[in-house]
Amino acid sequence: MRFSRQRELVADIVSGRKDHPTADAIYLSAREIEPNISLGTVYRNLKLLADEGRLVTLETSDKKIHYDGDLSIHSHFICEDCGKIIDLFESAHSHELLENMGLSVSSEKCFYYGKCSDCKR
Amino acid sequence: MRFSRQRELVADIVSGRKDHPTADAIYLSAREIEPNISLGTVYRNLKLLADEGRLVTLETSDKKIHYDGDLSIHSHFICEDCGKIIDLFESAHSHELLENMGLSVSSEKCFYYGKCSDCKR
DNA sequence: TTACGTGCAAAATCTTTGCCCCTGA
DNA sequence: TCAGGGGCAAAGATTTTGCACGTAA
Repeated sequence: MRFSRQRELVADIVSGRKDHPTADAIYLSAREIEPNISLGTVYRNLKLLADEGRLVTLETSDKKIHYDGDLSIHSHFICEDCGKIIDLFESAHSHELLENMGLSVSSEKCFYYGKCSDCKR
Repeated sequence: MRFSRQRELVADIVSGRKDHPTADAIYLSAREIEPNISLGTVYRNLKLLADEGRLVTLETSDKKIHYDGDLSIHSHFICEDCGKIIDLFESAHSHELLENMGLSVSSEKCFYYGKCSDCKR
């Protein structure tokens, strides 16, 4: 794959953020640096980067795909009130059971839903 | 909420199936019994049933929402080759850790990705 | 040079919604 | 009766794609 300024920009934005932006949010950030970048290019590159394993997609519950540049194995907590996504590094699960069932696991996506401490008040 | 023939049909289809159909698949099934049912009605009722907790939505990776009528706590394995969704009843996770962080958990959705035993051959 | 990438806009998908008629209670 | 529900089609929202031009190698 050839180098492209736009693709690196998209990759940098996703990996530089601690939230879990949608394509549109990434597009808006990208336009601040590269005003002519198009939404199509952002989508194209997000898909390419996901295929290459340079970022992870999160399908939450809101119909939009969120992108996560943190490649470490972690889960997510999604607040049902404010929609905030919180990273959870504490819970890692055993894949042994699945391997014993003949399933080879390459990745996992775990979401927990509920209320965050802010919204509980 | 008033009784409706269409809503019960949608509910029956989802809970009667062991796969995890999309709205469109449910619509096609529904039309075999209720030929005049509309896609809008299917969507409306799926959303109502999800709100009522009579079914669960699965946001996998394919942009379409899948519906699961099995309300027991279980995870899903998604084959990256054939797209098959396999129920995993074996792995239940502890929520204690999250509660200790001030997060109240009301539900979870865990997906494992990899190759199923058929596709490994 | 030239195959890959981009910008732009149109198209494709999936889902929601408005409106008017129908129906369960 | 009459408020909630359905059918239909149009609208929304998000994502993908075709095409002509630009650019990295």
